[in-house]
Amino acid sequence: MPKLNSDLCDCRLIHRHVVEEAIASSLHPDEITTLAQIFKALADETRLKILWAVQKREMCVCDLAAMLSLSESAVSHQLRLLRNLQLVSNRRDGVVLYYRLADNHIAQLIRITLEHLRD
Amino acid sequence: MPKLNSDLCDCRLIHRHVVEEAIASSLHPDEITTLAQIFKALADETRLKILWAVQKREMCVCDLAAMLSLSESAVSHQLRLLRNLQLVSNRRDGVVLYYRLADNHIAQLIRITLEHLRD
DNA sequence: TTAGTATATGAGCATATGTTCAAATAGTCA
DNA sequence: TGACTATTTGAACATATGCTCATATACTAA
Repeated sequence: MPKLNSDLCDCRLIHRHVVEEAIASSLHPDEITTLAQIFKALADETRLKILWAVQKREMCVCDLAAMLSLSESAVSHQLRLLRNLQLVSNRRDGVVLYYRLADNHIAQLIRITLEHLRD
Repeated sequence: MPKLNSDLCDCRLIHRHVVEEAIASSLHPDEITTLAQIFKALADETRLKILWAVQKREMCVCDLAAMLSLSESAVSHQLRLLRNLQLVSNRRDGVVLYYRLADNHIAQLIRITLEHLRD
C-alpha cells in the first residue's frame, strides 16, 4: 500500500485524515496496473469489434480484416496484443490461424457495460 | 449495422458467410463508440485511483493530488475528463470543490473486473 | 525443392494521451 | 475593494498508440 509521507509531500492538505483513509483503502499497485491493462485492451474500437466477433465463433485473420475493412497487418498487430494479454487464443489448421475468445470474463464485461449504458 | 460490400472490399475472403454473420451480429457503431469511451476512461491508473477513491467519500482536488502525489493541475485535467463523461460530479462548498462518483455502474465495473482478475 | 498462401513482424509516421508550467477564474474574507 | 485561496485552463512537450508498408516466417502442395 502507498503511504503518505508528509515530509516529502509538499501538497496542500485540507483534509489529512481523508487522504490517509483514501490511501489506506486504495487498491494494490499490481491490481491497479492489471486493471488498467485490461481496460486498455477494451479501450479501442477495433479490439472491441474483434473480441465481440470471436466470442461467438472462431475467425481467421483475413476474415476479421474483411469484417473490419482493415488491413490484415493491422488486425494481426491487434491480435498479438490481445494474445499477449491472453484474451484470445488461436488454433492452426494448415496455413490458417483461427482466433477465438480465451477469456469469458471479457465478453461478460463487455455485455455488462453494454447493459449499463443502455439504461 | 455495417454491411459487407464485396465489390469495394479487396480483402481475401476465406469464409464469406462467417464474415457476413459477424457483421450481422456486430454491435451498433454508437454502442461501440460509447463502450470504447467508457473503457478509455478506465484505462489509466490515475483515473482508476481517482474513481476508486471518490466512490467511498467525496474528496477535493488538493486531497486527491496529495493522495496521488500528483500536481493539482494534473488531477484537475483528469477530473474534467471524468466530468465530461459524467462519471464524477462535484459540489462546491465555498472555495472548495468536492468530487464524488456520479455513476455507480462504474464502481461496479471496476469491482467486477477486480474479482475476475483475482481468480 | 519451389512456388504460393496466410500470418507475423519491424520500422516509420501521424495522432492521441498525460503531465508540467504559467496564467486565468471564481469564490472568501479582511 | 483588494489580497488570498482553490481550482481551471491552455500551451508545450514527451511518450504511447494504431495504422501502413515492406519484409520475414510458416505451412502447403506441386
